[in-house]
Amino acid sequence: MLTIGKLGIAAGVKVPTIRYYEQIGLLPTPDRSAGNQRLYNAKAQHRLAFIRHARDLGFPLEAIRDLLSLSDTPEQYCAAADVIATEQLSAVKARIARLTALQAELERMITQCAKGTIADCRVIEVLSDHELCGEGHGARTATRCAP
Amino acid sequence: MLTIGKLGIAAGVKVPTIRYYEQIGLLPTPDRSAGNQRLYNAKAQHRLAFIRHARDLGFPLEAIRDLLSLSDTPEQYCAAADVIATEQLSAVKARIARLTALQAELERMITQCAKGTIADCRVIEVLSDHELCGEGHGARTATRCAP
DNA sequence: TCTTGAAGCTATAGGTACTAGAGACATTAG
DNA sequence: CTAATGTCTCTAGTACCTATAGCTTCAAGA
Ligand SMILES: [Zn+2]
Ligand SMILES: [Zn+2]
Ligand SMILES: [Zn+2]
Ligand SMILES: [Zn+2]
Repeated sequence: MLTIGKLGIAAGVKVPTIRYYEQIGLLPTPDRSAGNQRLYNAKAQHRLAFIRHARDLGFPLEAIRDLLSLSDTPEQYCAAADVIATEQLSAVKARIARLTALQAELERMITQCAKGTIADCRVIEVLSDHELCGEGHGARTATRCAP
Repeated sequence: MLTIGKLGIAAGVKVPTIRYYEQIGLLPTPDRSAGNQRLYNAKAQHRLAFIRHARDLGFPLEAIRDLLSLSDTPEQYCAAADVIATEQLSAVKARIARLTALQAELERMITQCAKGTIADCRVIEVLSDHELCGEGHGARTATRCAP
């Protein structure tokens, strides 16, 4: 049986985070020592490691909640788990696409700056007027004002 | 002079967001009509468009605050603005790198799944044990438990 | 002119995933 | 035994909004 601090070290999770996971019901309420301190068994350690790993892979806590309940029913088909992972992959891909567009815009504005005064700074200029952007990132509507 | 709704449409920003920006001091307090409704001039519209565009490029609000105050002093050197943009570029690059690693891991675990039961699902298996991952994403500490 | 519906007002609370701090109790090493 | 560290509960804060409730104001049609 581990105290919360040891468990945190073992799983690479900070102590308040463990208590938070317990609070939101992601970890079951553990046994307590005579002095009211939390004591964790190997099962809890596995569960926390699972959560931690899924968080490292970017899964949101709600998805992790679903994955955990799936992993508690090993005889079921795994399609639901694969759906969650596939959705996460889509989300990651979408974020990469968006960030790559942003990267291009940022690089362009930075390299075009002549390093003079604010009045001539290409960074400020482009931020003031999306028309100066390449077609990369999606401003949901026009940010250009009437001249 | 525009009401808040028209301004929101013109700049592509939702009405509560405009009020929020005012609340945190990113937009100045506008004039009010006789009936206490906010009225915006072209200057405010430009400022909001600037904020919106910078948000679209992923700048955090604090960085935008700095960029706005820089753009109000056009005779200064633009080095500070370029630093902010360069930092943002670095942040974007770092996120892309991390997400790309996650993408690889997710793709691997999904394609390796045999579409059977949870007990054999590669997705659940890999989440349970970071050792099954490629060296891609960084788990900050071991998530593997003693057997 | 009256009415109705949309738009605006304030204030508060919620969402995500934690993190930090205060003040009190428990455990452990020397 | 004492001092240092660990743990307890509770609250509040981070970033960036979004949603709701209950009210007032405005613009247009009958
Ligand atoms: Zn510049
Ligand atoms: Zn743009
Ligand atoms: Zn599977
Ligand atoms: Zn891993």
